[in-house]
Amino acid sequence: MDNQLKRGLLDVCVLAAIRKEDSYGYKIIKDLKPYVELSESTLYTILKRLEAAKMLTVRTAEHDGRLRKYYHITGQGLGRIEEFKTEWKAVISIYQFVVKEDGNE
Amino acid sequence: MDNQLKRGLLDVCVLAAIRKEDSYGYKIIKDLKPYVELSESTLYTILKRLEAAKMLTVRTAEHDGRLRKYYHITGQGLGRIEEFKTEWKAVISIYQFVVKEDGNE
DNA sequence: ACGATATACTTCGCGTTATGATGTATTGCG
DNA sequence: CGCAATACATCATAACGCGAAGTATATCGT
Repeated sequence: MDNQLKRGLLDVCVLAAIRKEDSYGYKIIKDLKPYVELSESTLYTILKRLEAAKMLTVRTAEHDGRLRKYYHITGQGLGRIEEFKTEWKAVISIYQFVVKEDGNE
Repeated sequence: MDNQLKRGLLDVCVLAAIRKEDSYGYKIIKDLKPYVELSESTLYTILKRLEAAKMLTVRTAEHDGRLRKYYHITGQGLGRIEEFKTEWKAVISIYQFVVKEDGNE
């Protein structure tokens, strides 16, 4: 998938991945894999960004003697998803502009 | 509209804007305005990029004593639009992942 | 006649972002 | 014991959108 198309989708994908229940880095990557691939460096960058924006909170917990950082979505995070749904209407209208009248759809 | 969401959309929007007939900078911005706003600096950057990628060709012509650069889409440019349509299927599946099961759609 | 606005294109620098490379550390399997 | 998987972190890089500023001409109102 095109590199650029991902942008604007990734943040909201990560939020969606932790929406139902708290999750952690490695699991998020695996859960998102069917939809979108992202590297570890990309994910941890996104998580930091979302944390700074208060869209999620972090909690460190031990699991099998290993530390895990569990991420929990906040109200603002949920709000971001709602906002995304609104923006999506504009995206659809752009899509329709691009595919219309091209003579071979 | 979110800055990041535009990426991956803008290139293909510009190609779509010159698809039916050759166009020039100012007109492209006006034609795209109902769908997506972009500044002149953004557009001319994109046009240069698309030209370098051979997705369009440029021709300078005089109009009312002023110079205009007319952009013409190439086969590769049209191919990019087709590619975009394919990528769109992945985008839709991402969108559905994001909006599903959020308890308040 | 003159200033404002629209047309038209260009360049520079900045901030945001995705990613590969690299590193650290533990668990579990063959 | 070695190797893959789990788990998180940092750094440098390149791409990209955009505001700001500049240049130049046409048009329109007063």
